[in-house]
Amino acid sequence: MQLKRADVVTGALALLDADGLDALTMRKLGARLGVQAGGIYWHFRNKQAVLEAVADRIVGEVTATPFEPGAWDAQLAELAHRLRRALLAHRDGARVVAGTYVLEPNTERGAEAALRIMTDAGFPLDRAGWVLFAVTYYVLGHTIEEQAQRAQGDWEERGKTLPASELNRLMDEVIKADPTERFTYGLELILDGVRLRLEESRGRSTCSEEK
Amino acid sequence: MQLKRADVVTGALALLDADGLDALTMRKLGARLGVQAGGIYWHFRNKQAVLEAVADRIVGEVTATPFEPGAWDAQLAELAHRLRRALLAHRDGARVVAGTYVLEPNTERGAEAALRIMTDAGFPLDRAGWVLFAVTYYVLGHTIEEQAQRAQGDWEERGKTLPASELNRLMDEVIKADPTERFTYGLELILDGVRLRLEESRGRSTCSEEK
DNA sequence: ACCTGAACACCGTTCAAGT
DNA sequence: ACCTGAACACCGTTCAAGT
Repeated sequence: MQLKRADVVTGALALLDADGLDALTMRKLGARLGVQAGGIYWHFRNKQAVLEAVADRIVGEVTATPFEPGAWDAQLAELAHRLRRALLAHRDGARVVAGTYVLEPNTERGAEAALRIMTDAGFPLDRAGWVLFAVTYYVLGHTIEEQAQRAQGDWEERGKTLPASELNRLMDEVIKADPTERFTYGLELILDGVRLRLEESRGRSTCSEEK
Repeated sequence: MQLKRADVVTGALALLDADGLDALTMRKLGARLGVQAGGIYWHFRNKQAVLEAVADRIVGEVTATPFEPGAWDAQLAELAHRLRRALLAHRDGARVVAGTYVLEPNTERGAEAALRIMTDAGFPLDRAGWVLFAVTYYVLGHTIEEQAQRAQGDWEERGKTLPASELNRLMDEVIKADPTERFTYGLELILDGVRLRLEESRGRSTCSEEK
């Protein structure tokens, strides 16, 4: 059976889940695929290209199931939550996606879906792009942090040697908090801003006067 | 003259600015410092520790000059802009800081400054922490993107082979837009959300009725 | 067309030994 | 205390040569 591009991606994803991004080498990937490391270069230009394909596979989950029709802000929130879950589904998923400037098909599909949501709601295309960027950065940053388990261990270690400062107490609380709740809080901050601007552009006051 | 920790950080930062993060190796750093690569390990546990110290040096600019007294939202915006400028001041600055979970002194100072701004404004400590996380993620994500010049070149190349889609036109506009303006737009989205929550917690309506 | 085998030019890290 | 010299166990990538 001949090696196909899709097989390489599947193998790389399995290796990623098993050992993490730092242990994902072309040599180990070759071994898993029953091939010399050099052989992979017939299918992919270089390691970066493999990682881009892996990133696109991960992001593909976001558009795998269709979106329920509904209000634009609910849809945008759903999109953000899907992206976070897709990243969390694979070890170091957020780092892989953040590290590759993805122009692959699945990522394009996701971006276009998000833009349609915004423009359908009456947002001008360029502002919709800026909103999409802001939301994406937030999701990536938050999820990278969630997957960096170092955080917890390091902080606990440090907390013992440090004086009981305000920052210290806060970090304890932030780490103990439910990550999904924390994620949703920040996402809602952004969505509030978008709602405000959308209402302004519709020529309404920021007071909700309708009933 | 003996090698000090601070010299290693200065050398690493110079190497970073000259050649970028990917070319920053312990061997090249040693050469620049007039020392064998192994010698660095007497001062730092490993390469990661060097990068953490570099990250803290970069972030130190944020608290280098005192904050003007003023409204909390203006101060928080100032903090975010300072962080972005500090990251942009060095090649791959955002990637370095994002890649190191920093618990170094300058970063702690910055975090505590930000928390004080929020709690002085009447925000509960735990929510202040969540807001700070959200803002930090946004700044890091946006600035990583700004520093990935790949974006521009790659997209222009791709744009020629792709059909003239809506996404295509948008990306052109987003790339051409002033980065500072784009950054400020997303930041204001978040700040709007924070303002809303602060007003609610003060028991006022979202309508500004004073005046 | 697709992959092997072997090489090239590197890495980070360790550690005896020097001073 | 501070650093050298040399080694160890790796890397990503290339490319003639095989099938």
